[in-house]
Amino acid sequence: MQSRTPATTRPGRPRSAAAATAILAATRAALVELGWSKLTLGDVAARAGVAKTTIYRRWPGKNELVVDAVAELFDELELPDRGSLAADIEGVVLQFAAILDRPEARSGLMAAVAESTRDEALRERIRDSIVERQKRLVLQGRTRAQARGELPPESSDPEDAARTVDLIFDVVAGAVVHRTLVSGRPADEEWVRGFTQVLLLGLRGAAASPDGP
Amino acid sequence: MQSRTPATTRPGRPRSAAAATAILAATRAALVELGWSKLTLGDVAARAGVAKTTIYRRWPGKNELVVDAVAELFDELELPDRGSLAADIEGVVLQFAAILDRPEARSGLMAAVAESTRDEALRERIRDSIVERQKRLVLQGRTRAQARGELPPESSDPEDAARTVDLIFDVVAGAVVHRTLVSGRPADEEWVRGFTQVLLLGLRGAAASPDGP
Amino acid sequence: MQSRTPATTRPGRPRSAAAATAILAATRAALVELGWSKLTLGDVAARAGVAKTTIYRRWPGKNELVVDAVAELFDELELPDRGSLAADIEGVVLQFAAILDRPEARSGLMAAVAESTRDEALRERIRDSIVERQKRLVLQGRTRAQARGELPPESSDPEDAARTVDLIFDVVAGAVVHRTLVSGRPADEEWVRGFTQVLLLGLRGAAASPDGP
Amino acid sequence: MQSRTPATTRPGRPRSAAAATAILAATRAALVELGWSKLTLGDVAARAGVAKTTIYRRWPGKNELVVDAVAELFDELELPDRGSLAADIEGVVLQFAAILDRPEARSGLMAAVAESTRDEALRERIRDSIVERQKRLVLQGRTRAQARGELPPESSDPEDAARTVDLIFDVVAGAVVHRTLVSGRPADEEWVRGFTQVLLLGLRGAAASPDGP
DNA sequence: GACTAATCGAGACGGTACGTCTGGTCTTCCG
DNA sequence: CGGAAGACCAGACGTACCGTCTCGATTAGTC
Repeated sequence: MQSRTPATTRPGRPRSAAAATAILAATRAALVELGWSKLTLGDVAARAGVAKTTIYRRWPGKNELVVDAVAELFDELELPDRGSLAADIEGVVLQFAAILDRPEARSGLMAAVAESTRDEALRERIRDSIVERQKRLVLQGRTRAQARGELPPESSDPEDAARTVDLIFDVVAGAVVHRTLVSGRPADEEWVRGFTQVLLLGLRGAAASPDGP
Repeated sequence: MQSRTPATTRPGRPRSAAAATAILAATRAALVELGWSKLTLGDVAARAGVAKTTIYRRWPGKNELVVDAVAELFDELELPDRGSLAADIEGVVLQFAAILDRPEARSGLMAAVAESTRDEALRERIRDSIVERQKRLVLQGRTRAQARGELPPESSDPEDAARTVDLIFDVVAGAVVHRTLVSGRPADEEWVRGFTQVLLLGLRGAAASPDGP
Repeated sequence: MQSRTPATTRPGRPRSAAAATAILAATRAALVELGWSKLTLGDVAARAGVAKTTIYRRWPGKNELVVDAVAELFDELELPDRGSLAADIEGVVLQFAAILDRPEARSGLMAAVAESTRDEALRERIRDSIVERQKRLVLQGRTRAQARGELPPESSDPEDAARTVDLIFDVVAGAVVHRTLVSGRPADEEWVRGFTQVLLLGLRGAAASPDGP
Repeated sequence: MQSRTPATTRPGRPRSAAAATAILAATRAALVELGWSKLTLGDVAARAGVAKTTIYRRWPGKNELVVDAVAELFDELELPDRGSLAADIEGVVLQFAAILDRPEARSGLMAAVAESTRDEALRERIRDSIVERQKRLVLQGRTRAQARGELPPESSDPEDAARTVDLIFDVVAGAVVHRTLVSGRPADEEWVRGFTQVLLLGLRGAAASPDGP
C-alpha cells in the first residue's frame, strides 16, 4: 500500500497519523447517524476535530473516504473452525451478515458500489480493498476442507479453480447482500443453513459432473 | 367506497399525462449521462420540458422518481421457453444481466438500494415495484418445470415453498448483481451456465434431503 | 438605471424589493462593525435575513455591493442656502466631511476605489453612482452664485466650464478625503474655512487671468 | 555535560539580508500582476523564493508588508529646479502623478489607506513612512521660493505655517489622487498647469487677507 | 359565459454543502 | 537557531441544488 518514498524522508512537516485514524472513525460514526447521502465532509471533519483540507489532502472525495472507512470493517472477518466445511461456511456467512447489519456498512457499501458504476477508479478501489482482500476466506476454507478430506486435494485446472473461487464469492456475497439489503429480511441461522446446503450440494454436484453433461 | 380515484373528476385542470411520461424518460436519460449522484431534478425538469414543481407535485423526491423510472426497465423481463428448466433459467438470467448492463439501471438501482437502508418507505417502494413484481418469473418457471415433469408437483409445506422462492430470488439476483457490479466482470453465457448448474444441483440436492442431516 | 423590460412583466416570481433594501442596510451595518476587509457576504446575508444566493443574484460581488451601499449615503448631501457662495461651499464641504466620518463610508469608499484600480467596470460604477451623481452640487452652487451676482453669468467656453467643474470636484473631494482619511485629522469648521478661502480666491484669480500670460 | 549557551560563538544562522529585499520586490511584482485583494503572502513567498514563515517573522501581515513595499516608491520623488515656484510645483506634481500611474502604487496605496481606517497602527505606519516623509518637498519648495523672493521670508505664526503646509499637502495629494484614481482621467500637463494656477493664486490671496474678512 | 379550482411554465426564495483558497501557526529536517 | 518545506486548523469563497414559494397564464368542469 505504501510505496511512496521508501528511503528519503520528504521535506516539511509529516502527515499526522492520528488524523487519518480519527477521520476514518468519524466517517463511520457519521455513516451510522446520517447515512451516506446526508454525510458531509464538513461534518466528518468537525467530528474528527480536523480541518476539511486535511481530509481533501488524503482522499479525493467522499466516495473514496467511505470505501476506506468501510473496508476496515471487513478485516475483522475470520473463518471459524467449527469442525466441518458446512459449519465453517455457515459461521463466516453469519459473520458477514452481522457486519451488513451494522448501519455504517449497509449505507456506505451499497452507495459506494452505486457510485462505482460510473467511476472505474472507485470500482478498482472497492475490489482491491474489500473484495479481493476477503477472498482469503474462501481459499482458507478450501485448504482446511482439503486437510479434513472433505474436498479433493486440487482442482484439475488452476484457472478453473480461480473461476470457482470467484463464483463462490459472487454467490455468497451476492445472496447475503440481497437478502439483507434488498429483500430486507434477516440472514439468520435458519436461512444461512438452507443457503449453505444449497451451495455445497451445488458445488459438489458440479465438481462431480464437470461442465457439460 | 373508493377514496383513491373517485368516479367524479376532481375540479381544476387535470394533470398532464404526457408530463409523467416525459419526466420518467428524462430521468432515465439523465441517469445514463450523469449517474445517480450527479442527477438533479432541475436537470430532469429541463430535459422533460417541465417545471420543477410539476415533478415535486408527483414524486416526493429524487429517490422515488428514480425507483419508478428504473422499475419500468424490469417489466420487459420474461421467461423464455427454451425447452428445459436449466435453459429457461439461463435465459432469464442473461436477460437480467443485460438490463444490469444498461447504465440507467446500474447506477439507479444500487443507489436506490443504498438510500433504502435508511428509508423504510423507499425500501417498500423498491420491494413492491421491483422485487415482488419480478418473482412472477420464479413462479412461472416452477410451474412450467412441473408441467414438464422436471420438478415434483408441489412442495409439502406452502410456507416452505415460499421460502424456497425467496432463496432462489436472493441467490439469482444477488449473484448476478455482485458479478456485474462488484466483481465487475461480465455475466456472460459461460458464467451463467456454471452458475445455473450449481444452483439447480443445489436445489435438487436440497429437495432430496430436506433440512436435517 | 432600470431599462430591462419596461413594459412586459418577466415570467416567474418577481424579485423581492424588501430584500434589496435589507441587503444594503445590512452591508452598511457590517461595514461599521467589521470594515471592508472583514466583511463577508455570508455575514451580510445573515444580517439581512437573506440567502447568499439572493445577494449574488443581484450583485456580481462584494465590491459592487459595497459601492451601491455607500452611494446611498451621499444622496443625502444637499447644498444649503447660507447667503453667500463661500458659506454655501463651506456648508456642503462640512456635510461631505461628516459623511466621511461615518465608518461605513470611510472603510467602504476607499476600498472600493482601491479595487477599482484593477477593475474598469467597478470604476465606472463608482463614477456613475457617486461622483457624477454629486456633481449636481457644484452646478447648483454655480447657478445660485450667478443669481446672486457672485459669478459672471456664463463661462466663455462650454468645454472650459466643464473642465472647471471637474477641477473643483477633484480638489474639493480629494482634499477632504485626504485630510480625513490619510492625514487623519478632522475637517472641522476652521479647516474648511481656510480651505474654502484658498479655493475661491484661486478660482476667481484664475478666471480673471484665463490660462497663462 | 552539554552546554546550551555557548559563550564565544553566537549560535544560529544570521537573518538573510537578501530575503527582505527579495520579499519587497516580490510584493511589488505581485501588486502589479494581481492587485492588493488578490495578492497572497503565499504567492509573495513563492516569488521571493522564501518560506511563508520568513515573511511572518518580519512583518505582522499583508497590510504592513504592502505599505513598506509601496513607501519605497515615493522616495524617488524630488523637487526639480525649474526656475519658478509654479514650475517647480508643476514638476513635482507631475512626478507624483507618474508614480500613481504605476499599478503597484495605485492598488497598494488606496487599499492600505482603506485598511488604515480601522487600524490605528497601520495609519501611523502610513503617515510616518509616506505622508510625513514627503512633506519635505513642500518645505523645500517654500525655502527655495523664499530664496528667489517669490514668497515672504517667514510666516507670522509658526503654528499657522505648519497649518498651511498641511493644507497644501492635503490639497495637492488629494486632488491628484482623486483626479487619477476616482475621476479616472490623466493628471497631464494641461491639468497640472490649471491646478497649480488655482492653488498658487489661492494661497497668495489667502496670505494677503489672512483668515477673517 | 362567468366562476372556480387545480394545473402549468418560470424563476426567485432561504438553506445547505460543495471543493478550493488563503491566513497564520506548527512541526519536521537541513545547514 | 534561521530557513525551506509543507501539513495543520479555521473559515470565507462563489457555485450548485434542494424543496418551497409566488407569479401570470392555462384548462378543465360547474354554475
